[in-house]
Amino acid sequence: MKYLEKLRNSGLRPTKQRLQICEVLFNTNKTFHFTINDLSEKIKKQTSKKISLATLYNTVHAFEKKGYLKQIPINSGQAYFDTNVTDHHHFYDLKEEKLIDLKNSDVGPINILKKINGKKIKSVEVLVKLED
Amino acid sequence: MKYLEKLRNSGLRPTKQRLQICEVLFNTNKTFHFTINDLSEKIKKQTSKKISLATLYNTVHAFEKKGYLKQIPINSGQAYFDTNVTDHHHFYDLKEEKLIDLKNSDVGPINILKKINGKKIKSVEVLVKLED
DNA sequence: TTTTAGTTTATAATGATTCTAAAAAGGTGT
DNA sequence: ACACCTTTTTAGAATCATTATAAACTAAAA
Ligand SMILES: [Mn+2]
Ligand SMILES: [Mn+2]
Ligand SMILES: [Zn+2]
Ligand SMILES: [Zn+2]
Repeated sequence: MKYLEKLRNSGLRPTKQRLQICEVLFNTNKTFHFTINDLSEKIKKQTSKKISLATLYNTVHAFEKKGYLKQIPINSGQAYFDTNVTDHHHFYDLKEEKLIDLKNSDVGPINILKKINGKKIKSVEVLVKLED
Repeated sequence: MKYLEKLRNSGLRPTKQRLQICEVLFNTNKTFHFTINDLSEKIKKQTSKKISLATLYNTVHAFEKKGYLKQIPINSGQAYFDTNVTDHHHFYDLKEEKLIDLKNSDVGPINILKKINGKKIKSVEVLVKLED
């Protein structure tokens, strides 16, 4: 299997549920943004076996910790996740409540000049809110 | 009173509660970041009269709509608000769960080159996550 | 196969936020 | 001051996303 090895190498047991979730999230050349609820709907469509919500949360968080997913900072009722884990920025369409990727070349380099003692930068993310 | 006129001009009735909230939020030359819970605690300390949680939510949202407050996009359990409504960016200290203002000169100009048909840019916000 | 630790699951619990509907208060006109 | 109307406040309930619980299950190790 395609993801069996990946999971094993990450110290995650390749369970049926995790493999199924990998299929939904990673078996495409396009990356995308999703909420837990989106993921739940996708899985319902693609398979007959249910995966519990708890497992979806557990797995998404496990994948996030391993760096296979990242969460996008946004203020919305739900958490938004991204299968594109490279450094990149986002438009957020306020009406549609949809995220749109920005290429780094669409934003240009960002240089943070201020330093905080004893802290290091983990990420630099730009969110561009869009209205009509 | 200091805020009476401001509220009236905004079409908001200057109630005791709103005036009290204005005191806590705006009667200082420093701006700051807060959650609804932070605000609730501050009010408990500064006065004997309680303001209900519902009123805090209502008022903060009313002030946000009028442009006296803004919400910072972040993924945390609570919503973070900012009394600094000028365009600026933030550090987010993941361990302390605290926001720190960045001056625009600490980030430099950001030019969004991509355009989305029929949409206009409402805000451009940079979030720099900090870890130890 | 037995054992062990990791995983899934239904369900309950939590916590932030929003809703409800009744009481209170502000504003206006008399 | 009073009556009238509208906005606001409030306690409490409801909602909704997320997390915790703890028992059943399963993958991997011994
Ligand atoms: Mn998470
Ligand atoms: Mn809001
Ligand atoms: Zn993205
Ligand atoms: Zn700020």
